[in-house]
Amino acid sequence: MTEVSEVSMPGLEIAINPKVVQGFRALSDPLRLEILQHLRQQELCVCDLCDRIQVSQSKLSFHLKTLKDAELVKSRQQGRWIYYRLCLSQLAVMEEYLAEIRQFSPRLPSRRCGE
Amino acid sequence: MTEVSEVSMPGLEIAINPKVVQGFRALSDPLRLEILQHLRQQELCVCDLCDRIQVSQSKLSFHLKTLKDAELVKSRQQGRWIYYRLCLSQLAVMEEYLAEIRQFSPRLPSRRCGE
DNA sequence: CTATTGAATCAAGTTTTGTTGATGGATGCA
DNA sequence: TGCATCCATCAACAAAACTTGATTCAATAG
Repeated sequence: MTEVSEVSMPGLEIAINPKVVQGFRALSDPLRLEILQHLRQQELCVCDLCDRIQVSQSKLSFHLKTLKDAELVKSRQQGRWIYYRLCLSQLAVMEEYLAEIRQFSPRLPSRRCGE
Repeated sequence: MTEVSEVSMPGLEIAINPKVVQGFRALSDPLRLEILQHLRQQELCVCDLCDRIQVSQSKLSFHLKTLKDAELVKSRQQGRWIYYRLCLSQLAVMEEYLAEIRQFSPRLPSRRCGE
């Protein structure tokens, strides 16, 4: 699961990390972003989220699984309830990936094609 | 295109911006991330990208369109060539969105369900 | 032990995305 | 003008993601 492919560049090797791809995929749905927004404040169980976001339990479970597989949220069980919370560290990883793309962009003089 | 829905939270209104969703979607593919990585260094035309990433022109155009629609890249024409470059400002917007999710996460005491 | 409740999972169908090869428009060169 | 090149787009197919309702499982309350 730690497989990482590299883009070969002179002096600038960049990893295309599958976990990051999976993370962006998980972030690319309005309902899932809404879930994350609700979890910013506090842990919530599925039935709480069902109430707040107006959506079926089955649908919610599907999207929570997507988020959990991407490690953007974690869960714990307490009695019959499963509480979900943000996983801040993985959110930071995603953020750093974006920062990295911007950061080393040196805006070289345009490449002139075909000469 | 500026439609924005809001998640109602006491004192913490958060926008679910369609452009951000589209951005994350565009970022959720290994080939597209590879394209972005190549563009970090300099503008490139499609034929350059075809050479560097070993992929068909048609496929590349498809993914470039996805990135362009999400405003993660821009393009300009020069003669027969179309040069693509990163759009740093939109990358910054994406990054800030992630920062925002983390930032105001106050880690309140767990909510106790059903009482 | 039985019934109830919270949540995951499954199967079937729908929608969205991605791939491939072919076509066509635009630009510039001879 | 005629031809080659760069690239976008299209149509047809394949694959992945999402939705819905039903079922199952685990935990607890009675």
